[in-house]
Amino acid sequence: MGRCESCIIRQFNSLRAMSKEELKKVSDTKITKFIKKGEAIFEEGEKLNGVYCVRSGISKLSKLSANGKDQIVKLATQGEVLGQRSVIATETANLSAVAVSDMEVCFIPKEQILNTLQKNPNFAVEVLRHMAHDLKEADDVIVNMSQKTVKQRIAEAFIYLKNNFGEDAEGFLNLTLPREDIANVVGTATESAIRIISEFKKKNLLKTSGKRIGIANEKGLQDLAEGLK
Amino acid sequence: MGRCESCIIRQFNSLRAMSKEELKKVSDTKITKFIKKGEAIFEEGEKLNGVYCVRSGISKLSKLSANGKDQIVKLATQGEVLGQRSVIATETANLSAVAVSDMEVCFIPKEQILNTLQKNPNFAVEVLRHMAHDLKEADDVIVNMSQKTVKQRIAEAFIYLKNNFGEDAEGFLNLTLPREDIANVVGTATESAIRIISEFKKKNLLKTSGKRIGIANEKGLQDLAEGLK
DNA sequence: GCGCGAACCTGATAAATGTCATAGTTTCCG
DNA sequence: CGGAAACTATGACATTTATCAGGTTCGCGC
Repeated sequence: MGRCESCIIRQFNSLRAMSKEELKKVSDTKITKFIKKGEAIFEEGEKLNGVYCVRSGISKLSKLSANGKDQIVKLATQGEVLGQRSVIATETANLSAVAVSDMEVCFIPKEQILNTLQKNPNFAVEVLRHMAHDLKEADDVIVNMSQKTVKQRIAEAFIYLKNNFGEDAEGFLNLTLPREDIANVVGTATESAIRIISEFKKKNLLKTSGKRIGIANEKGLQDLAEGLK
Repeated sequence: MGRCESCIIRQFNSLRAMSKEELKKVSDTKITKFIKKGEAIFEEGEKLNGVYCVRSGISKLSKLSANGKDQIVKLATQGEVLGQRSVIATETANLSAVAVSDMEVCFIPKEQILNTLQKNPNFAVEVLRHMAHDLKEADDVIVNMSQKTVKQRIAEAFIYLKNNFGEDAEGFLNLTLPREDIANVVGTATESAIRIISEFKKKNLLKTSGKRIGIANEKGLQDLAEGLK
């Protein structure tokens, strides 16, 4: 079994969800693509002919707002599937997927997905379960966005980055996003993000070394994110 | 298969295709519950034993934030299903469901739902499709919340209320939410919502009569919501 | 190393929004 | 009817955040 299949399986968390035959088919039709940092996998409004499994690297999923700013809705990493929502709902892509690091993805045609959904209830239920989880996360983001201050959201973002992408031996985040991207994750102006990050450095909540950013005081950040001050 | 299940299935198949008579027939079930305005159907954190179909009335789905404010994530009306996300993901409820008008709902045990999902691929795919759509809407809300001003979001909210719940012969909204609920939909302070609604009245974008609110200039509101000023 | 563009940083200021206080209005119920 | 409770309204002020306008530093190709 290739990595592409394990990607699907990991995502949907069920070895039994797809039959051997189905997996074979996926394996036969897969196409591997390399995407350079900064390049798009697909753009908002595009019609998708399939989904993309992330084999390596990280992608930002974002949407352009009327005022010309990108809002980053999600960061996807190894093992996640991009475009499934649009394929399932048979709608054009609602978000753009752009690589924030060099990536390797594999493509699975939508016919394959839709076909398996129809024929394999276990697979459908696993996908459904996964989407239900995504929906909960989205609801949580809505609450955070509307009820927390920018400072709280930035603190939260760094904790998210640590938990999801990890840190190196020296305690710096594996994924260092430019300030502009951080601003777009929390939905604020780049200057505001920079100002708050500087403030966090002064308060020894964060540390930097060149471009790298690390968490210096996780509990402090956590308390701040939760409004305990 | 009982009437309740077909209610669910039809709901996902084609909301628009359902006539009022169909809806009534479909939600005509033995396990009916009446909920008075202000009462909760379920609360955040509660373990759900099934889902609730809305037979009549309107419910707000909201989540309490750390600072003690409710964020209303969605308003659900006749024909919609509450609690499906939690039941499918087998998690406790992420949101509270509270009636904003007197309601009648029918209850369907989770075993029936999970069972049907396993046995009926079409049902699973339809539920999946519906959830994919909800997820898109949630992403859109995230972008709106973080990129639009309070004024824009309030303008948008009134257009949403008109489109989803309609207006009476005199042009007043069928669903008149208290200012506090409106504030909680757009994620702002009640006073701010009141101030902006007053401003809209002065600009003849909205009209009021007693407690009722109506849209006086839809295009004006729409332009404002989209930032065209 | 040099230069140049991109990223980062900072200050001044304006605009948006929240908070607190207080008063007017409507609704509801006995 | 009358009065309490809930809702609506508005002013004054504090705080947060955006915007504009300049700087500085960093990384990288030459």
